[in-house]
Amino acid sequence: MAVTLKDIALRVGKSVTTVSRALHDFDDVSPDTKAEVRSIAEELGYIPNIHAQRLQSKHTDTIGFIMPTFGPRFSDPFFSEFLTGIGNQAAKMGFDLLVSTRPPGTMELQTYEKNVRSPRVDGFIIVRTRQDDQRIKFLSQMKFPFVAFGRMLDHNDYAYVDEDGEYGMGLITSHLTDLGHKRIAYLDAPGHFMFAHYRRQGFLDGLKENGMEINQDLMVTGDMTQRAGYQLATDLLTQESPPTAIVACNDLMALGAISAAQQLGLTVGKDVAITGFDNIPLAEHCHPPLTTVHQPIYQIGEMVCEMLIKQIRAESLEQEQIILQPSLVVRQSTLGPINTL
Amino acid sequence: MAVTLKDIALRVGKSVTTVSRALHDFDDVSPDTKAEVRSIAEELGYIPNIHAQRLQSKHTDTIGFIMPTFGPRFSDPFFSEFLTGIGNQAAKMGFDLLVSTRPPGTMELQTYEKNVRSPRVDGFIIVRTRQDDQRIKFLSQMKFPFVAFGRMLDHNDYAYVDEDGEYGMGLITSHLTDLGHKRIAYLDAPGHFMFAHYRRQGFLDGLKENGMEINQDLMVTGDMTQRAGYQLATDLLTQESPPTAIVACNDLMALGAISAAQQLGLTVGKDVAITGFDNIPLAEHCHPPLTTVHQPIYQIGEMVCEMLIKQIRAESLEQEQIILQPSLVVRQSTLGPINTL
DNA sequence: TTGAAAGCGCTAACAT
DNA sequence: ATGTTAGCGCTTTCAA
Repeated sequence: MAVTLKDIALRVGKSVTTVSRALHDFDDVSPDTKAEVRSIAEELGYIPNIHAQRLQSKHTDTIGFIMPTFGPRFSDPFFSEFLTGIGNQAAKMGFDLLVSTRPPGTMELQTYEKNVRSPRVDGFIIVRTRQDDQRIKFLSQMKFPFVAFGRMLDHNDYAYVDEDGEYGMGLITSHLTDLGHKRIAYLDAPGHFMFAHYRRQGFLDGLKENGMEINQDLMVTGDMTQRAGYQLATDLLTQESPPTAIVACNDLMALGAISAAQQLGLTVGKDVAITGFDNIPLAEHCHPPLTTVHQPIYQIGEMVCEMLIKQIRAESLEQEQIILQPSLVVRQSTLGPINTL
Repeated sequence: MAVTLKDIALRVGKSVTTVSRALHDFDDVSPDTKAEVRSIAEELGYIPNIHAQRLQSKHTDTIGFIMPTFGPRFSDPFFSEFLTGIGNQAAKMGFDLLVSTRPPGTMELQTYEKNVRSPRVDGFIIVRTRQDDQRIKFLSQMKFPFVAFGRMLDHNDYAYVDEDGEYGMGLITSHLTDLGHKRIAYLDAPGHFMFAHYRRQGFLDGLKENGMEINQDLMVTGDMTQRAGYQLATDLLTQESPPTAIVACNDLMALGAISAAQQLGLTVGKDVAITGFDNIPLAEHCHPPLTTVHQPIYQIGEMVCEMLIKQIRAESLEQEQIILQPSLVVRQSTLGPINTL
């Protein structure tokens, strides 16, 4: 039922080989034959069988993206935006995108292995790098192409794009100390995430540079969800001497913290300042709008994807390492009073 | 470099065929040979070449999901949750997931066509059905397997799961009229979306049943984002006789509406009631928590995926059509006053 | 400028 | 219980 080269060859009265070469625009095929082959192919609606092509060519023209999900109610705006970036870029460059959803762990690594060995994909995009990232170690060791959004703690001899989280969080911290805040709480993410590591470092360094002490009681850790932000902030704000500012290491937790503060009757921006990191679309139209650090997630998705495909095509391990400088977006969550009506 | 059946055959001293059959546990292979083949395969780390298998078998063990995105800053919690559902289910049933990102339109349809003809996938999952859905028409006409999350206006002779949006929105409407609201605004989504169609119908019917008039001035349409909800609600609430309640056809717009109301100095739940639809994770931990209709998005993703794979495996077009009854989740956005501290 | 033949790795029909 | 042969649809030598 599907149209094959053979069908075209029969119609044109030439061999399968010639048809194949005509379609690939080889220059040892006569213009007439090319034209005829093309028109028949068009007429028949020929589309090459990719499995035959891939069996032959040893590459899949597919990139793999294994999403590190957390539980069923997984809903992180970061991922839809990032996915759209790599999806669009891959399509633009003629690549397919194979997606898996796996919580970090053993099964996740097995999925990488399976996809490498099958071989289902030509390369991987890795996100949310970890301190000792098994995914990166495995792929490096297999010499399998990949590009990561994020660095590792050591051995950064691979292609990556990363934001300067230290710098970004430094901007936030200075912004708050400039406003006169003395008791600043920090909503951290689990320590093995590299983004959390850099952002935390930026916060701690920022405090130091502005001559402030680090108060361990105000450093708490959550799972990056709004729910976690809500609960941690509730705890912080109901203690005997609550912080005057809460710095969350991502927007989702900041949003939760805002809700918590409001639930406690506080006016965010006036009674307590709250900041995020990422500048997800939600940050702009919440109330009050969230002061945060902007990261061009969609563009990073595109970049990472393009770098990967170039790496695959050149079949070289040309290293590219890019650190992006994020920018501060000041909004009303640190500026109140808000109700100016 | 990759291990093939031939490598194993050489080691075992049997033919490739025998090795293949041993690995597939055929019963015309001696137990001894089976054991030996398996242990060698294990030792060598054999993984079958899927392209060879697929070329042979005519199926891809892959399902396709073409995400209807809207612009680069696409970030709809619906999709990450739904994607996780289908991703996990597909993995559980041994299927791969091929994802594309395309705004609705001609290119989108071409992507379907390409994937059908290559053939890259064995079936598709379709979401956010449209009134006259070209995707469904195309796949039906090609007799290509698919399962949709959503119905069409006519010709619903295909497998789908859908929520009863009319019923769900009826629950919302009754809830608000029970609370005594007389001027209820409605934030609609573009008319061609079927989910918008049913929900709108549920709202209009609900008003009628509760003996209320429909006020066309209070019916406005947005693009389902928080930003749209924010702007529409701002317009509604600043007119001479503003509504006392705003019903949004999805949570994201409701969240925007809440921010707009608060920006205007109103207390949501007391001065104005606001409702959503979907019960995304964000709805629970915003402030005030959002009254909405719960849809088990993750589970629907799983269901739809399972139905598709069953349909593919049976190679029959066994029809299955499921309508889920959603439930009302009443929270403080319709109940205030909130600041009880 | 074109075609015949081989082979990618696998499965299946048909021997033996 | 095992091997031989053929073929999936394509690309790529090598000859003509």
